[in-house]
Amino acid sequence: MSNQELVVLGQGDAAACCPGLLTAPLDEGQATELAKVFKALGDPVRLRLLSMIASRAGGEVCVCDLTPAFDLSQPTISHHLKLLRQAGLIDCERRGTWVYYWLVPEMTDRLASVLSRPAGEPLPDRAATAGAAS
Amino acid sequence: MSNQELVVLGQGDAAACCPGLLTAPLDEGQATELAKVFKALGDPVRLRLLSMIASRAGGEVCVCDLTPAFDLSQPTISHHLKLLRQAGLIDCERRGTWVYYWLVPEMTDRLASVLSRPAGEPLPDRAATAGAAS
DNA sequence: GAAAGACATCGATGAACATCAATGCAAGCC
DNA sequence: GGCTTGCATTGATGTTCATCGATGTCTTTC
Repeated sequence: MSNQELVVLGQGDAAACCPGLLTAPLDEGQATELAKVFKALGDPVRLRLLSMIASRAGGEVCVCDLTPAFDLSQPTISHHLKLLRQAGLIDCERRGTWVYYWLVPEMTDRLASVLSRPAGEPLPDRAATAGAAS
Repeated sequence: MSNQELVVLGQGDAAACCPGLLTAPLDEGQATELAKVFKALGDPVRLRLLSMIASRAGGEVCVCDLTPAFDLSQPTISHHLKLLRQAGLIDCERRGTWVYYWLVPEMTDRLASVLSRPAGEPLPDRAATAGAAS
């Protein structure tokens, strides 16, 4: 049930392959893989689902707790959960009657690091002019 | 030319409003605003554009340097740049014949922090079972 | 094993999106 | 003024996506 995720995590060389969006131009392959994950985040329903799953105390959530929180049909929620899972952002397991989802923190960690810039960036003094451009 | 960006940055209370995706459930409004930015990142061409702009030494790039790097028409590149700008990820200015784009680091910083979890998270010991769920 | 509940998958549909050719607009040059 | 170059906008088109109802699969219970 959990074997159709993206390989973006890279299983070992994850940190080595992509030092970040902001330091060096992405090649086409990296961009394609990353875009799939960001696209999964590019929907308000999926963002809320991910947020509900990630912030859950026990670390996992039953689908039966997620579905009623939205004004959407059960198949639609199921569809969004599938996309999040295919993006490698969450994973799930069936236990008896219910299916439980949890966050894959390695993926969100990776995204966060990809969006981070190396601490003391020069930052070409744009702050003075950016806001004032009428 | 730079006054149609999203208001996600919040102009002061940015850090205060959204402690992160992963700590508390997003409300609908927050999710909608955030999703717009992530959606802008959900395309390989836009990711490469952003990466090329962000990693540029001088801090800004002429459109004339971006367009030839892709196998796409000039209007298409212009369209993608517009979406990135509307998401608040980049900004631009015309100087004479050319238009220059630069990164808005506050936005990528914000995304990175939204995806980060508070250092010492419990992390319900999933590592042992996640990979083995056939 | 029949019935019921929880989720996933399928097929259809309307909306959103990526792309392009054509055109518009601004700036520099003759 | 007219011409050229750099970039944005417009309108059209094929594709992808979000959503739903119907249906299938798995599990528990009787």
